[in-house]
Amino acid sequence: MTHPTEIKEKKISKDGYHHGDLRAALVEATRKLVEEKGPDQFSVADACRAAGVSTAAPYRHFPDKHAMLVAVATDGMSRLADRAAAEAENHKPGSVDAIAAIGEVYVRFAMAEPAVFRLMFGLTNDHSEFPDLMEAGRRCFGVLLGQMSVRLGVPPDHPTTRTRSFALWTFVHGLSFLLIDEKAARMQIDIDLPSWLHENTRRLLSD
Amino acid sequence: MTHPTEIKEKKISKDGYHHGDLRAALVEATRKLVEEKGPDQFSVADACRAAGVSTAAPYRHFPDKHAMLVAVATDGMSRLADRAAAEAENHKPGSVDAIAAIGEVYVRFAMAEPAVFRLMFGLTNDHSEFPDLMEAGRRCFGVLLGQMSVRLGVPPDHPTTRTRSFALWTFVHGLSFLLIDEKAARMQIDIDLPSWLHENTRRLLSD
DNA sequence: TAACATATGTTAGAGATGCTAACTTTGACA
DNA sequence: TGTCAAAGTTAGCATCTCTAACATATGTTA
Repeated sequence: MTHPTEIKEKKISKDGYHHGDLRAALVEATRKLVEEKGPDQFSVADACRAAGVSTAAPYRHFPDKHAMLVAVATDGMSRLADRAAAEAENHKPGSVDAIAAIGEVYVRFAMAEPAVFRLMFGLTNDHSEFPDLMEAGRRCFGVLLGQMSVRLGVPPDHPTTRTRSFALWTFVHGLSFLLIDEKAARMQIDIDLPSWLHENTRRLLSD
Repeated sequence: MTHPTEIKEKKISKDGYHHGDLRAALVEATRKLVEEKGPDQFSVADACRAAGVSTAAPYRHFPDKHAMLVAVATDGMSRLADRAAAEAENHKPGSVDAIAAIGEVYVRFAMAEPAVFRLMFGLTNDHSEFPDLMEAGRRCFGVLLGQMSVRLGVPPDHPTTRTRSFALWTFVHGLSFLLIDEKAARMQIDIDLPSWLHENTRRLLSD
């Protein structure tokens, strides 16, 4: 998953001593459980029960519980980057439409998988130990940088490109959290997501 | 073996068996520990050790661990509301300055107490059992609504006031999280907080 | 094909945790 | 002064993370 080229062909022997692909099964179980009960309520033991293995089995594949959560976060970040890049293809490069659409992908991901989204950003520890997660994050931001670069007519790594892109990220990031935490509903905010996003994207892109 | 002939030294009026104000001491210990080690690493047992009581003592004051964290979150939200309201007094009502300044209070709170800030928004979605936290949250948003109401010339509870205010909240909320999660630094974003906030506040307030 | 090496399972258990039950101490007040 | 409720205590259960020692499957090599 993290290194597709390393995946080897493995026989799936369902009823044997060995599982077949326990690592993938555990990541999937973790993802489901985290989404069902929240990151805080997740336990390795639950994931083991879901995968039908003993509670010691995961430690053949992950150093600890945290690494299991990081795997889920990394997978989520990678999928988000893919979707953002794909969505950008559907719009005029550098347009408000394109940038707003990328933002909408971001927000919709958060709403569809709130717990995974929280993991993607809420795992407070030092992520430098998890280069795959960092790389996926960079790929995400890179999609936005590319659009902004076209719009401003300066290179993607130019400070201005980064700063202006960061404002957009900031906006959709905050919106995502306020929506999944139900602050919008609780404060009686009623918005139509696409048009509201477009409107504020336009404002943030103005001079 | 445990008889009252034990050492009974100075202290306040109530010492020895009874603590005096254990609830407040536990909230303070919880706040410190959460800030030191992160909300995930916090344990009731740690708080007990910090307060010098047995591990069963907290349950005379809180139904469970979660309630201890909610108490810290509520206190934080209340302090944030106070600061925002105080800051608003220093600026022309409804001005970009006023609204940007309130936003800066928000972001600086997040940077000063990142773990408490995370608790304030990251705890369970079902806050209906915690009316104090909800009330403090409403008071926070109310400060912004008041400014926006003056600016737009419509009542604070008008849908337009709420929606336009929500955009500002969204922005500072996202900025807070990206800063405390060190995404800005990692993506090589270098901003001067006051001017950058002012700049984007102005954009979000434009037509 | 037999034997070994390695990867990947297992069981058993240590140590920590959240929380409850039952008991003890303290201070307030009739 | 005697009683009671509040707020401590100890003891202990169920559960969790993670480790150690052991067991089995798989693949390589003689």
